[in-house]
Amino acid sequence: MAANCRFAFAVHILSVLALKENEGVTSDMLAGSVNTNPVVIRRIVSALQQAGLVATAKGARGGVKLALSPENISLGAVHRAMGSPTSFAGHRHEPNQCCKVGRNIVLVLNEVFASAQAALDDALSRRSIADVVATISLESEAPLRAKKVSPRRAA
Amino acid sequence: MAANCRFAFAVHILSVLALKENEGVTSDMLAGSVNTNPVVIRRIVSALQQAGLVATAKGARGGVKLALSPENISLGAVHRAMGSPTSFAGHRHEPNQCCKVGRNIVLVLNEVFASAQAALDDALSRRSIADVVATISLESEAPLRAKKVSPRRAA
DNA sequence: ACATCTGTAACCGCCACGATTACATATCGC
DNA sequence: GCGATATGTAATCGTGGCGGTTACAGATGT
Repeated sequence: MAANCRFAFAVHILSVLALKENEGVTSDMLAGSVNTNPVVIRRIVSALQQAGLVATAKGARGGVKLALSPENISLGAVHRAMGSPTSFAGHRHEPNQCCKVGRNIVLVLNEVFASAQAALDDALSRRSIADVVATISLESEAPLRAKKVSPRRAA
Repeated sequence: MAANCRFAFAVHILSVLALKENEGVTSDMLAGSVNTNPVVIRRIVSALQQAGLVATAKGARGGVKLALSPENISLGAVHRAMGSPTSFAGHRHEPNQCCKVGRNIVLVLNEVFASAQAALDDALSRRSIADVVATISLESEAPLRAKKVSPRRAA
């Protein structure tokens, strides 16, 4: 199944920001587009800010802006900023140390997890927010072919 | 963070089976090695069986065996068998359709998710249960360097 | 028959996460 | 300064998924 939708929200947020350059966008506006609560947005924005991807301004006329140009924000960086380091979980209880497999499986799995995670990060890093925005703009002109957007989480 | 540890358990189970060739191993034995409940094992074994990776025999003297040779069981196949198709989750509520980003982000994200997932699958598919078992056997001979196996889920 | 073992359904408890409320803090315009 | 506007965060709630457990039905070898 899945982990969380913070990565999806983050990409959404950054795409909106990329389209509204230099304008401070409030968390209320972003919440309206994402269709969630402003606080959820702020939590994600906070993480993106710590990663140096966005800048925020407090007070009236404040809001959120991109800190980098869209081409320089890779989806890998976004994913890392969301603190979703692992797609896997290991043994909850320590395996039976009397068994040869139990003694060694954890180390082997850690290595497997790490390499798989690196591959995933690589794949994400091959795209930037600019790419995402470009695709969005394209599809926006040629009104979408896929009418019924099938629910992602079918089974 | 993480999803579930079924993949880890599955690799563990298959490794044990690979080391005990042709002997029917019961879910009780496997549960002893993994250190969990036999029913948890059976649930995973059931999925592995549907994927054609293992064969089970009911009744007395029954148990689980590998259906393929360890070299022919890739970790990608194991991962797929566990039904962990996505490391990501999309929007819970439909985004605001009045916003250009909201209208199109889901399709874009689906494509991103799919390619990242494919990369992860590729990475996993580069290894087989035979590789895992070989590593386990190696480390078993030269008693492990890493004394304190640090808890995987530190934070 | 009986013991053994898989296959499931049902339920519990835990934990992570999104959603929400509430409030402190900072900034701009008047 | 004052009030309106926004971020920043703590606290809490509800839900869902998952591992763990019990219980029991069904199959199989001796």
